[in-house]
Amino acid sequence: MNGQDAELVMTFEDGTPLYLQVAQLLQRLIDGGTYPVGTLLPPESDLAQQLSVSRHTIRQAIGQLRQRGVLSARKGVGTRVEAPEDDWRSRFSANSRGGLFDFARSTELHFKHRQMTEVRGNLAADMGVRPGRKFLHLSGPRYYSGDKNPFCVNEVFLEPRLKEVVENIDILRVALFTLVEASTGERVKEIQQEIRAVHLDEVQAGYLGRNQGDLGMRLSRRYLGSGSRLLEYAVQYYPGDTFAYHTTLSST
Amino acid sequence: MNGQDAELVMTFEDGTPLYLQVAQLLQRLIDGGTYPVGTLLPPESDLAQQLSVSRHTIRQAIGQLRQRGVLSARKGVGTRVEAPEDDWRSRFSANSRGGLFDFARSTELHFKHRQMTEVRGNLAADMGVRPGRKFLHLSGPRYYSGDKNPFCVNEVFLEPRLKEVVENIDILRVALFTLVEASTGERVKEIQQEIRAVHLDEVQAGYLGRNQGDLGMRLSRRYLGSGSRLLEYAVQYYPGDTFAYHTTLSST
DNA sequence: TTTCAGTATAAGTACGAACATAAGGGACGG
DNA sequence: CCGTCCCTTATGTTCGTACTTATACTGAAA
Repeated sequence: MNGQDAELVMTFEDGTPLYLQVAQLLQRLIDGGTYPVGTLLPPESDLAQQLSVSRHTIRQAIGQLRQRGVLSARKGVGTRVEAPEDDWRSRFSANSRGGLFDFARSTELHFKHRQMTEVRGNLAADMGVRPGRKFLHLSGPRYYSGDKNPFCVNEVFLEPRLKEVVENIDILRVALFTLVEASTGERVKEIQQEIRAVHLDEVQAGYLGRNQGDLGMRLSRRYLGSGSRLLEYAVQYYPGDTFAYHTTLSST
Repeated sequence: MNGQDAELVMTFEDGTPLYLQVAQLLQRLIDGGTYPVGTLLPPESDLAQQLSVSRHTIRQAIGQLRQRGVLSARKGVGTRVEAPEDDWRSRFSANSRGGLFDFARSTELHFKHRQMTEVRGNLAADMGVRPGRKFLHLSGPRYYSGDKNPFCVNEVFLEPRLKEVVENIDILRVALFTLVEASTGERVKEIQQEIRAVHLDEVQAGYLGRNQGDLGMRLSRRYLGSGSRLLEYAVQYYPGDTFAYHTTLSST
């Protein structure tokens, strides 16, 4: 007879869908320790009753958290808490082995080109914006501080209104999105990252000391603000023979 | 009044859920050119009526194909075909244990080869074990449930003592490490994942419908038990032209 | 003590219905 | 000719209900 969980109340009834509100509530309860990692959530039907929503809505909410890897479900058993809120701000630098992703202090991005571009075709599709939209396009090699040869080639696309953020910057030693956040006051809510294999083009190969057509890895990131608004889009190219992307999934 | 689309009939009523059958049907119709890339699918309500299923089931089916990147939907407009025909664009997102679990359940791994091998050289180094150690080596293609063509080639290395875990299994529909956990009673504490770009060898290319030397992605995972003991090592090869590895880092 | 069958549980699947909301198009007036 | 408003369309959200199936537990039989 667990009569202790009386704090299950939905708050703020704004325009966000109910199932997202439920998902956020569950996330808060998980982070807050009400549902510790490794334990089972109450059954869907119980949650539905306690929150006065339909089981279908609960399932949608749980589906969200399952997609993010926070929950996992098994028929006949229940829904298990797999991970606390994934704290990407720490993982961002933590999943780098050899400091490949340590943007903050150990690398330098040298902007060699900057221009306004209309994005279209594949690029527009990758960015998730309408073809024809204008962006400020910056590009250049990235060095380990003090190194002579770059280990990575960068491309960055910024909204035109953020022009003055990078106006006077030729060498960047911090994560660009922190500057964007500081300038706009808008917080980056989500980063969507994509990794794929590519052939290096002539320019990239030149920077990286490889030959055109050699194996490479392309790592792109979409920085989204509130309302899935694209604030920044960045692409990095690495030589395929030396680069590997490492992640550790621990179950605590 | 388009009275031409009379070929919308569901076949084989086996144990697979209805919404997956619908998803496969839609995929076939897309590949077959009935719904060309770039065009809009008929409205959900029309599809539901034509197939004599509920709109809810149609939405589940469409949801599957949206997850794979085959379809995209916009409110008030419709559902658009995004992927080129006969390109089953594999999108794989897994940044958690639960993600791997769900991934394995919507796919099938067919074991084609199984043998004892002594690992050495690069492989031993990647696995993090002494060269010369013996492992049970299984390999084969992986399919989306119901698909004809594999989207991935798998290799699995297991400790010899876990032989009976896969003894009678030819088609695997769950995450292998859960079987290992169940058999040994030892919980997987950590999964170390590595992604790199490769050229496909002849066998891999054959399975994936590509040519030898084509661009590919290699995704390896080390499943560690307590005390950093290697329980399982798995490698997956994907075609580089259609495969992308996605991660979402959200801050809410 | 072990094994097996039955039962309870909880997620999965599938139906139906209704309303909300975004997009696009067309009518209408300026 | 152009912008505004409204209506239609199609997906999104939310409720309700019922049944299926995998899993675990329990209790009886061997």
